[in-house]
Amino acid sequence: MIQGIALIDGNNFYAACEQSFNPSLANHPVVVLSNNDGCIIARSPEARDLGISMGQPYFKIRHKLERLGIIVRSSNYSLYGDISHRLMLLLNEHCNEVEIYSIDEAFAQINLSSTKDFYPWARRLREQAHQNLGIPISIGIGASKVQAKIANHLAKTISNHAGIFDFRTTKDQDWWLESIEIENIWGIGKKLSKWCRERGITTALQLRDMPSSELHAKCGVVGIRLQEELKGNSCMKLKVKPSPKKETCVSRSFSRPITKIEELRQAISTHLICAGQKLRNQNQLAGAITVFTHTSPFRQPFYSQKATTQLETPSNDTTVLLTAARPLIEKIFRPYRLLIKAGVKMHSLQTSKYLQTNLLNNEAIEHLQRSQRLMKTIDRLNTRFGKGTITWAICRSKASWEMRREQLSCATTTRLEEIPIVYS
DNA sequence: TCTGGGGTCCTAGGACCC
DNA sequence: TCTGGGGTCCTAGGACCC
Repeated sequence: MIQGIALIDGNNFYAACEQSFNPSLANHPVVVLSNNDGCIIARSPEARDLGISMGQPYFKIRHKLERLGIIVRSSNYSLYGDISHRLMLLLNEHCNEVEIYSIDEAFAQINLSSTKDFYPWARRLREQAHQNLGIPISIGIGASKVQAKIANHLAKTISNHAGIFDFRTTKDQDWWLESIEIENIWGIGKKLSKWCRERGITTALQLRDMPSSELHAKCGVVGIRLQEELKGNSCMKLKVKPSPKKETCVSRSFSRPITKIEELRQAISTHLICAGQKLRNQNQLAGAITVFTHTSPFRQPFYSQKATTQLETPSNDTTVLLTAARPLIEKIFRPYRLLIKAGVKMHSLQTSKYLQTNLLNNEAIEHLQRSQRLMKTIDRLNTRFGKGTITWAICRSKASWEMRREQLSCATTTRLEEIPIVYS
């Protein structure tokens, strides 16, 4: 049995999703904006070739985009999530084990019995993704996750490799490692790459061969693991079964700064309602809630405040969450502050499968069961008829601070009313 | 005017215990 | 001058990821 670890991802995933479901965008420069139409988070190769880089604030380059005829889209996570799900199903058919790492990325264990050559397998998978989903993917293969990541990077950057790179079988691994800049290594961020460069470590090869004691002193076991993985000694296991979340957060920037407590109340309540549904989908209860808000970090004076409360009994009942959070909102609010963002964080999460009811009396148990039925019904109605069909009175009016999504594409694959109609 | 959102892991340090 | 030793648990903060 010949084994390898693959890192498979969608190229420029969000932009590719937009292009896949709107043929008129094919081969056109497209960019996708973050929530609130804040900054660029994805761009098609055509947009990249026009000099548009990631992370740029939209308001700063709006005119440039218009001038260059670049098509702009607000992020449409229901569309991307659905296409991601289909991609992962395809990977499951082609791989022995799959770890979903992010919306557009997965690690996979590949075991082939008959051949050392993984390229035919990878080419087939690429073709299928393109044919079934219209999404270009890149495949990197290595003996460890870090090697697979590096191989994936090479698959994208070496033009004659057609999106596939097998690091295990390549001749002269050292030569390829030397071509990888320190910043492009998975696990080396801004701080660590600066630290490395100050010591003359500028490539993946140098990182692999530097004294491990030095690395350990700086970044502990994380650094040692990274170095071992670079050598091809796999020490990061594939996480096939997703582990339960330790915390869940819902937050949004406002489309304009807010200063009134009623607005903050409505915003935080909206996020809590969303968080409650998330918890129920995850079969989890929250033991504690934190609410937070802050002003723009780009403006002085900066104001930021948070407040936390423990729940008497862990819960995922939206009414309980709203009641518990209400006094916290008063605590974090200050008048005359231009608040640009607010959110909620649910922590001390635990499974809802074994809700401890033995300490409660009959009346309390009955109340609990009633509220669970109510939540289930609300979730079902909202899933079937659209988000917000049933909600709490505090969200009844459309808020003027709701996030901007001015260039939103349709929910092509997830809402019946928005399925494209093709005339022949 | 305008700058995203949601996570994980690890470590250091404090509180507390015997 | 001089003040034990060893452990657990929790939290905050740093660093990283997409």
